[in-house]
Amino acid sequence: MKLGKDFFARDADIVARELLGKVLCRKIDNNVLKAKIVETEAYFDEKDPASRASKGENKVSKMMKQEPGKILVYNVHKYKMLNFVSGKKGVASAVLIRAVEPLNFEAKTSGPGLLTSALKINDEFHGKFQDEKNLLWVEESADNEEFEIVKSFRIGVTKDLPEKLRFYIKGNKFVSRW
DNA sequence: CATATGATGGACT
DNA sequence: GTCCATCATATGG
Repeated sequence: MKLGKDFFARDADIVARELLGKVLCRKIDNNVLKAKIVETEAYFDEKDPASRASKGENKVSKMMKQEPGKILVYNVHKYKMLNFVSGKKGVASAVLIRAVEPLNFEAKTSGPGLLTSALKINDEFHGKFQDEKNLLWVEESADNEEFEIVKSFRIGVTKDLPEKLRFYIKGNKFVSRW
């Protein structure tokens, strides 16, 4: 079952935590690649010094104010980042997918740049709803596997808030760092 | 095992 | 030219 707009229409830290264990799906040709989300980070509005929204109006902050459930693809260095817009429309808020665990394919996905490469995610998805075209979406996990959620400070961020806004599944080997 | 550093390219000033 | 929500490699214990 796919996650709807309501799922994303909450605060980024809640969405980030609840995305853990959900299944990210990517349709390529007639194959659907499935991967469990194991690591996320929450990003907020201009109060958040790590967020692009704190640097004024730009491509990213505009998209973060769009409707929840939209896909935000952002380019850092030569890699893409996969985010989902969260919160209410008009408020800058998003969740970064940092790492996934491949369920029915083999790939290195232990990092935000690696997983977008493995799933062939590019600018084509930027600004689309998460299930538009049925090429990329998130659904409930099939199993009810137990896992422990750990909070930590964000990674690779030059300026951070004194809050723990990174969430990951404890002990999962695809988490980029713990 | 750990931490440090250079390559990398798009967006912005 | 500067900044950056990264990665792979190199170095040291």
